[in-house]
Amino acid sequence: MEERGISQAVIGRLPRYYRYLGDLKSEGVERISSQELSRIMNVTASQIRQDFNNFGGFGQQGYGYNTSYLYEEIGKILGLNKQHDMILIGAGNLGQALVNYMNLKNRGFSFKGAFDVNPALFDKKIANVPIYPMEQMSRFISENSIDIAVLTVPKAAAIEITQVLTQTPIKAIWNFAHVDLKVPSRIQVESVHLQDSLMKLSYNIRRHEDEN
Amino acid sequence: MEERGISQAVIGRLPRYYRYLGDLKSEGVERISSQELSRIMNVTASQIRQDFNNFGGFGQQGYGYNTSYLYEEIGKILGLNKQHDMILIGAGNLGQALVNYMNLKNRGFSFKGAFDVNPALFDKKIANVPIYPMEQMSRFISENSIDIAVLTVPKAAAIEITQVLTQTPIKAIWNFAHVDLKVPSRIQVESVHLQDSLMKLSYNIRRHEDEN
DNA sequence: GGCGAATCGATATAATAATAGCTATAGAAT
DNA sequence: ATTCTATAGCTATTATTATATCGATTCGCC
Repeated sequence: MEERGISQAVIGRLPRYYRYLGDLKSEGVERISSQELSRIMNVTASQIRQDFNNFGGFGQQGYGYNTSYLYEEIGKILGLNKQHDMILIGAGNLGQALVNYMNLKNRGFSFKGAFDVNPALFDKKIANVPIYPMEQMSRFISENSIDIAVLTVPKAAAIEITQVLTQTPIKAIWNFAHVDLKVPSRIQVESVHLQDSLMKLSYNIRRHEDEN
Repeated sequence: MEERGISQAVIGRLPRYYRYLGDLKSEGVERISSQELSRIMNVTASQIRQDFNNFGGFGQQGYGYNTSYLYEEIGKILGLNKQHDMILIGAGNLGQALVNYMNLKNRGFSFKGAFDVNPALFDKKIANVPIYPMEQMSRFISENSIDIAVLTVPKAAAIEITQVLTQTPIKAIWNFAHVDLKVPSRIQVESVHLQDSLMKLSYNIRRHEDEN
């Protein structure tokens, strides 16, 4: 499995493939051709074959792809066969929603603790996840081998906390703050900029209206 | 302002420019060159100039860009000078978080109502936004000139509700369900696939670990 | 077992996007 | 007023990404 120089464009499509293959699998579909998949997903068959080929051939000429096998292999590429322990930083509305959402749905990803500055929260739990004072965060990460920090705090706090996180063995930050984080290259960052997303939608609304 | 054939790659960068320009503006920076902005944002100056040029020239040779003016113009391109009335569909954890979040931060986007199938919610409010039975959704959209429907329901419900939405004068769907929606081209869709985002993060963690 | 249809993987081509380079212009300095 | 520097806008080039084509291989059928 050779993985040098695979573009983020390809990576960005893998979860979608994974989702469709999961659906096909649960529908009992055992094999699928790039052409058939292209029809379902509304992309070109060429792109599908080339995307998969980036990671080595998962199919067979004349046959297609085995749905289960392909599903599992993409899962491995995405690191979904490994357990990811997470903490929530910022136990506000959005943070609480994420804990509820993830601990329900995703077996591989699980929240081990939440952290906040508000003392009123310290005795409470979110979906069985305890809330601790922010000061205990660094030690908790080290002692519990936390991989991913989920940042749902305001912009200014996000920048400060990221500074602290870079001193810990955290591997990645899933960032919901409306800011670009600066981190050393050993820490992976994936940002969900909700406002940016909504602005794109707003653009497309205006654009469509102006066309007519 | 000529806007045919502008790629989504460019559109996707506009909110980020907007964010940085807003920051510069509040720092009191009155003018900015593409070179200086490129340094701050960590992109090439060429790309910045070409991105802005897609919408007509906003700068002046020898001077640069006027921060406020550029900020306003990008805001207009993104349709942020217009009011957007929204409804929430699915008043669960994530939905409630979004209502709280948006009604706090974004003046131009405001929730006018929420809809759910759970009767226990019908008397309650989320940040002053009333919750109604799902059956009243279509009529509410028409009567209140709602532009955007924010979908925070499970996958199966999302598909069904989208069918209903296509019969209404809704302009756009901000979709948080883990599914690709099929809509007529007059309806804009922007999806926030949280699971996909987390999978990309997971990929990059594994990738980084395997490199060493 | 052999033949034809199906289909991948690989390569070639085309399309798109990003970057670099050039020219004209504005402002500052003197 | 003149010259110099900075800088946008535009054009050319390069790099990246997506698509089409083709040869090799497998399966299903007779």
